[in-house]
Amino acid sequence: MYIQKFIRENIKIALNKIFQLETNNIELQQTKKEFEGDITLVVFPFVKELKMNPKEIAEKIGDYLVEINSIVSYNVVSGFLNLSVSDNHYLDFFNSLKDNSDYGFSDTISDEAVMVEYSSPNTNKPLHLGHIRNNLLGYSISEIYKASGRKVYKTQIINDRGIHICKSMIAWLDYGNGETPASNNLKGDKFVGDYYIKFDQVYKKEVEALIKNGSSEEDAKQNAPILLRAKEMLIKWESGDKEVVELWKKMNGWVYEGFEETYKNLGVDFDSYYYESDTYLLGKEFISSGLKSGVFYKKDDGSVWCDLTDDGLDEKIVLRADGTAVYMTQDIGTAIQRVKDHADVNTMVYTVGNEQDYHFKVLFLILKKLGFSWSENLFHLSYGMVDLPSGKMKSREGTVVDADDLMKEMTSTAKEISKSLGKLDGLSEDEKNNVYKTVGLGALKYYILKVDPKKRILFDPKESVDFQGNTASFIQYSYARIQSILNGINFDLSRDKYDRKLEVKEKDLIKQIDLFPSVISAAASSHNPALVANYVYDLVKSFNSFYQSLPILKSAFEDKKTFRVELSNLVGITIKNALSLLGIGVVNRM
RNA sequence: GGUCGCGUAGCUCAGCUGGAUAGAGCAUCUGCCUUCUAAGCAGACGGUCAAAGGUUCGAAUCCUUUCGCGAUCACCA
Repeated sequence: MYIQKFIRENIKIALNKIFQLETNNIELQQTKKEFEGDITLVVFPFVKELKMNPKEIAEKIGDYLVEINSIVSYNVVSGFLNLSVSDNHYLDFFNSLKDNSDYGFSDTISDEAVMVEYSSPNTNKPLHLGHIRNNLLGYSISEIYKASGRKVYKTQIINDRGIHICKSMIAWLDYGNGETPASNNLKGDKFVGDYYIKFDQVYKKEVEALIKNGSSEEDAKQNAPILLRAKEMLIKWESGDKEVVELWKKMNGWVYEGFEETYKNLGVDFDSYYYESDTYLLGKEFISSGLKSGVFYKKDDGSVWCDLTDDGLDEKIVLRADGTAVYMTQDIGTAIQRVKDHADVNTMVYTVGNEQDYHFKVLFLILKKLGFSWSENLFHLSYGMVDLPSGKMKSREGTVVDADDLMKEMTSTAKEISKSLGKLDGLSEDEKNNVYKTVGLGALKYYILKVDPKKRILFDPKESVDFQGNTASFIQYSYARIQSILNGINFDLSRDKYDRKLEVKEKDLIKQIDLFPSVISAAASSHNPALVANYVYDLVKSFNSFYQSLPILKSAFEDKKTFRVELSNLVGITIKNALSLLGIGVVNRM
């Protein structure tokens, strides 16, 4: 059993037996270095209730714990009870999991599944740095949920309808000359994105020309011929015009192929896809049933609204006067559709930028008003923007950092550094390339995931991403070193050599390992992968410090060698598993 | 203007449901490669936790106000 958990439960029993106190409010922390002990109980919270002085309470609990033999000794400093855990206890814990390569991952899986939505791109622009943050967060929180024992479905919503799609189609018809991504040797999303840009250029020229000929600016913007044609095309699309729909399918197909390639490179995947073009009709159905049940009301012009003023929010439109769907309509439909498709889903997580905080607040509230039981378990995994030193990313100004380019750049940076260090000599080209990619992408992923999602990130592409300090490559490097310890030493596995004193750094390591499962559940419940990232970094720091202080591995302390090698192995397992929750791989050599 | 989020070392960030003298990395400086990985280790320097009040045994953390930055307040998605 986990050490902290064990202590906590015994303290609970002690409180009950000695003071007849029932409480779950037991605060444990690592004992600070300045004091003697391993784990500290803060007794202040009990003082008020028991009306005794802290010291007395602490001593009684301490005496009890020593008696039952899990604690060797204790000391009390003001309201803090510092407990020294017995070596045997550490060793029991260590032995119970030292060979468990799934350490940290829950071995039971709950019946209640969680659906995580992420990515959700527009189909007219390639993925950029902002999507990378989104993808990494969504993927990572999915893995963390799995590790905490939940079944997970990864999904996305694809924004495949609307005027913006028609813009690239028009531009392709006018200027495409029948070219395809294949004929141009371009990724499909880039290819289509270029036509979206082309549209904008032509549109701007037309607007200028109209203004020269005497139109007002507003008129010109509304009536540029190419825009009128796009609008016309949208109407045709909505009425199911065969030719338009064919073209729409063809161009979207190109884009999806391009996206798929990017996802594959990034290492993220999906179990299902939802398309707005499929779900907005279901949304409309529920608008009309909600209208009957009084959740919504109709204004004179025919538009449908939801009054949320009693909940401190505004009135929100859910259907246009002309009866067409808005964003909210689609999202209502999509949510309902998802639960219909997956009976075991009772939790949904939406990975979407924080500029949509209000939207999701409203969405969740409306779903609650519509009476869906699962509406209680909806979470918006909201994250801050990724800013560049030059300011906001703006596609028009060309300040967008393209996802594919960035990944390539990271890989080649890793390659340069590796080459200059010369550590990969002797590996095949394939093996080397694998290392470059794992390290380069790892650096990118870790850099983004280690910060609290709700904070904005300032990303400087010029300085690129560091490979020193609190970075993935530092962690991966330590993992690789562990592998070389394991390969370099023939150790025997006999178990009878543990009867001795554990040293401080060994205990620190075991204590850190002990925390892993609770870090996972904390990360899952707070939807924050950064907890895992910072945890594994701390673990690695402890390990490096331990490792560095070991001439021992090679030395005459034969009885300690086995244990230390095994401990290194367990640290390696923990690092690998923690990194896998972040979508970051490891290599055996770097 | 209303609402929401953020503000911690020169820079980038940790700090779990309030707990002991607020922690890391980068940068700067000092040591450590004849010992299986120096992408490393050990140390020094660096703080009015934006500001002020409040709650209590105890506040970076909770409450109020102020300031700064950002987002959002569309029959766009």
